[in-house]
Amino acid sequence: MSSIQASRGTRDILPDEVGYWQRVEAIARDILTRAAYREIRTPIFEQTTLFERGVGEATDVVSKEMYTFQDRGDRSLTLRPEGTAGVARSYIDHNLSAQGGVQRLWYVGAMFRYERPQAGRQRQFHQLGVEVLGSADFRADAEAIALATEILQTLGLKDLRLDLNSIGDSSDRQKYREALVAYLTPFKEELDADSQDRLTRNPLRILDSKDPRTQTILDQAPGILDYLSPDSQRRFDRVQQLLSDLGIACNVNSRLVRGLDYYTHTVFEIQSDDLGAQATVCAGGRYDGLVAELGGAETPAVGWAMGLERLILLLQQIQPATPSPVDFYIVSRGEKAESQALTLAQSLRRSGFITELDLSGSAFGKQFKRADRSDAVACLILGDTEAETKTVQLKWLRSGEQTAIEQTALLEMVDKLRQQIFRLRDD
RNA sequence: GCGAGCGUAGCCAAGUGGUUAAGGCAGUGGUUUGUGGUACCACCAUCCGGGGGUUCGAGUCCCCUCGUUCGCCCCA
Repeated sequence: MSSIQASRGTRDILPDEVGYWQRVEAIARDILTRAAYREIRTPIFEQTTLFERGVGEATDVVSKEMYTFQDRGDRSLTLRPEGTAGVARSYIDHNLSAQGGVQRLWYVGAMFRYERPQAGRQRQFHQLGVEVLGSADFRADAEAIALATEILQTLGLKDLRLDLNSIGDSSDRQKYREALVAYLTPFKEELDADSQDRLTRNPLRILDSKDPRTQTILDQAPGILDYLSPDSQRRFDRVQQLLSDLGIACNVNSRLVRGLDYYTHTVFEIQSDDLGAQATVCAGGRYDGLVAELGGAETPAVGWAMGLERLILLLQQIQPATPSPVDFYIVSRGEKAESQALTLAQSLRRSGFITELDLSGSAFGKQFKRADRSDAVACLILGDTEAETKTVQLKWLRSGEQTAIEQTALLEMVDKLRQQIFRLRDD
């Protein structure tokens, strides 16, 4: 095709689909606002080193999926592959900890990863996330998870699984890593190729290998939960208890490890069976080391991110797209009438009515046809006769009932019209 | 980055080497230039994602390329 198309892995969100996005954002905003979380908007690109240090140089995201470029000032910049590092950077940059207490933040926006596109996986995609900075309280973990499930539930999503695990603190993990490597090394030849490679690079990630043989070997492997310090263990127990108190079902999955380096203690993942290979809708956990790693003060933190494309894929399976409603469709003909129609439209819009003005200038018959297709509740008709007398024909499109009314009178009965429209739209 | 499938109009889709590329929905115009939803009529792909090749002849076969889907990897 010679015409220009959207780039690989990017997608237009067209008007017919945008209702899903608005709904997700509205519900999330509402729930998070009531939990006293505040929105933060950080730049789409950051210095490359932020992600190298924050996300981890050895991770796949950083080592092979970043959109990195040199700007004209020869700086190395990167389109953000995730949201947490930028928020943490901003927190340090603006010394938000100086405002005291806990910072509860949320964000929504586009993220970029150079990956092979697939259903539920794009190169530009959108995440909605929360970050709670400055609290080590295990209630912060539970609250964050509860907000995620609340959003998903309010959207009407069911059949989601919450997996929970603790990967302890760095010393727990260090001990566990040694034990795991010690166990797996004798089996090295039997592991899948990727896992063999990870044995030296990132042994914990072998745990979520999908290779059946590797999984069989892992059946007898030591579990991370046996290596948690008493403190870490207590934290994990408390988080589980709090979730259970909130009525949130979860299953402990000791093989759950996350792909980004900054996680500590609590990690979790919410998955759906209705998404194919990209099953994770929401994931996150605690990241007590990140802020210090980026040069800030020691700051405990917890957060998560949701993949909005995946969320909307699920929504589309359970509910039809919502058509955009129209209250009044205005048809007009003749110079005077046409200008009065515009004035009338403006007034009705100020009164809160969704008002579509036919701009085609075509015959009344055509305009009515479009009025009908717009699915408007009522039609307002202005021709030469109405223009002369400052009246308008009000036609209820469902019943066909039509009355003449003065334009000023119409604008004075907005409350009555609102009720009438509300009633008719419900049918 | 690897493996496999697919790609015909805005959407769905027939077409399995041979004259002008079915059909449906949507759209546009008309019957009906002051009254819609029904009905009827007409129009709506010089072209089959793009490029090259085989052939007397290609949407149909081959190669390359782009996009997409599914899986691996990875992740939201």
